Amino acid sequence: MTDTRRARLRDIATALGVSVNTVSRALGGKDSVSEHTRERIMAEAERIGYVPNTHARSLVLGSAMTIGLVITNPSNPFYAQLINGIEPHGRGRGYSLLLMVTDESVENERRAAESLLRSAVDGAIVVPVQGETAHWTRVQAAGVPIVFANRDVPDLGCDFVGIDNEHGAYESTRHLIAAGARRIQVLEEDLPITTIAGRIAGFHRAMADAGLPSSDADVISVPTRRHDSAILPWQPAEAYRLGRELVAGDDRPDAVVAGNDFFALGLYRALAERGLRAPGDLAIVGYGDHPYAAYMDPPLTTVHLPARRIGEIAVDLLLRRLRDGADAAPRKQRLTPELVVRAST
Amino acid sequence: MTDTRRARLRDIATALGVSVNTVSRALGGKDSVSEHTRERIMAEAERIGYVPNTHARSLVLGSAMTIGLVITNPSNPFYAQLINGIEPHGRGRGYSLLLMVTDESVENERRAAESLLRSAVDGAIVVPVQGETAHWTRVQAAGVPIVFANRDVPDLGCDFVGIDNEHGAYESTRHLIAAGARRIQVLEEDLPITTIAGRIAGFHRAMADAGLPSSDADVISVPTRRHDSAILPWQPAEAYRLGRELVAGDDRPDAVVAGNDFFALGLYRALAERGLRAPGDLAIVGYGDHPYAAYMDPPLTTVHLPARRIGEIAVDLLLRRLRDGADAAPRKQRLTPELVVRAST
DNA sequence: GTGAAAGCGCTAACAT
DNA sequence: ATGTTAGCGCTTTCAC
Repeated sequence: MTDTRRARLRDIATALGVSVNTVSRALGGKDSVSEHTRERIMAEAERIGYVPNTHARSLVLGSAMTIGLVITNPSNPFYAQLINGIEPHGRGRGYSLLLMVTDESVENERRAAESLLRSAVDGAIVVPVQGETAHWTRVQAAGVPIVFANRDVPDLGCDFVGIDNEHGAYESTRHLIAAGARRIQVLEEDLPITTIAGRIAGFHRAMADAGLPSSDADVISVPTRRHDSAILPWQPAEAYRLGRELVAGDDRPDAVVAGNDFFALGLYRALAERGLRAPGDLAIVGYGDHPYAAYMDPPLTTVHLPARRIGEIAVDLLLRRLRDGADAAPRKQRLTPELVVRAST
Repeated sequence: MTDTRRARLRDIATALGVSVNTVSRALGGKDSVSEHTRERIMAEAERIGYVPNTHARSLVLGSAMTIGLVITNPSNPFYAQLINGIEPHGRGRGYSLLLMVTDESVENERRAAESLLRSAVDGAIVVPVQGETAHWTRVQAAGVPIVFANRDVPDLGCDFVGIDNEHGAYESTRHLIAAGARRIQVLEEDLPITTIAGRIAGFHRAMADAGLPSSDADVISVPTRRHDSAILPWQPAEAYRLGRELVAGDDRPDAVVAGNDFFALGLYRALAERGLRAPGDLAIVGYGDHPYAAYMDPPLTTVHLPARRIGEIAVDLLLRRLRDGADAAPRKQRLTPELVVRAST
């Protein structure tokens, strides 16, 4: 295989005896080219399979038509769906996607931020690890707009699109209370992020509104053991372990609000092992509405998250920011998730 | 926020009264710079937050240190895991990742191929849609090496890494036969791809080896209704619909080999609705070993796929190809998947 | 050890 | 309608 050198404008120009500039204008659709020349150029470009070089273009134009996407873990179905929202939407508008995975590590995130700068992306959509954000300030200072997705970093004044998690957990809890639950516990990942904080707040508010007591002790932290293996998909395993204790104890709650559907799955198993079953022995609400949730036994009541839509909105926010400049006020958008009632409650 | 212009080599050079060239050499770690100058340059670079511009670099060096990843659907957990294998492995070697989603559409794939060329990636890892491949020939001809992942395009003489699906289905089927099954059916997506062809071949071979009859009629095609919505995650819905018929019919088979774990989930539901249950009424083997498989009720016997490892190998193959050039013989690697026996058989 | 000059592929400004 | 020139930010000769 002869490593044919990439075709350049110059190849077309010399072949046709015109200047590089004319070729550029013809291909760029500028009007100051005669029909005849344009046709010849188009034909030759087609013949030799010419494709413009983004890097050269980017250098001149100051835009690479690329957006960076920084996410924590593509194996989390929510983020996979987020990609599914972002990629086609961005592509439809002419943007390529540079993907970086942080795996909840600030160190990785710092590197990702620098990589964004190296690659001179037009802008970035970021699911921040949270905890340290100096590198994002630097990215912003370099004139690269950031849209935070799912998790916000309020101090930076960036655009944001995510879920109203407080509402989601509030509705879940209210639903459980309406179904007769009095003692409710919450299972959440052990991550210091705004999404979880929101859900916990929603839970407490719903309890308070119903005149029911609730305390920090009702919120159980599920270790996700990231140290085992960098970027495992979510596992029901830890929730199962915790669920066993929770189910075995003397003071089993009436219901559990799980931070995601995987945790709910672990609970199902813990229940089944003792011959128990949702919702009779323990009502369970999930979070995320994973494709399998409707097919669990019993089908899981859970909160549906418009992940795709969030991805699309993130792109829209970013492109709008690119048009409007950094001085326009940041837009914060929080979509309302919907409780899907099935048979586990 | 003042849209601070990006720092360039020149900014450092003028600030320090040296030439751009010297700065470049200092930062590039070349030795023809005095310790003193180097230190001053480093300090200033740090101070103004200098980050080199990949596009300029790529133009002169001929490499953007970027690899393209073309996949069909990140919501398929197998591909999500593939990303999890590729991204950190590539990043560790200094490569950025440009992601393109084709959603099983040849048209999208053609565009992705062109985009790869525009972006002048060093190479690409591709899960091909299969069916039309002229655009890949063009990419290859432009000197961009391709590694096919999971699905091969044998004619192109590219490197390949995937699964020995024939073996996976063979073992599944053999396992079912050993457990007493005589009439076995296969459920597969309605896609004309090599992975499915491999599994079907493995099934037939296992049946033949056991002296059992099997025909095309035993392979049921599950429509995935991609037209409904572009890039939905996999759904158990269709398999459930088909499963209902399969379970209701007079001649229910003894066992089913499902093409993926989602189909198995749909079957579970179809069974449960009639008060039936695996494995007693119908033995079921899944494919993929999704994180939830072990937590289904009963836990699903399924074939574990080393998706992460495939991603890492794909990167290795690509980098090796980048070193060795296009003339070295293509390497084809097929990993052996492992049957995980649980309670559904 | 350092600088000046050239050029990667492209587009924009300014001729003609 | 077309060509010439300049320059995007960087690295690589080649002088000194």
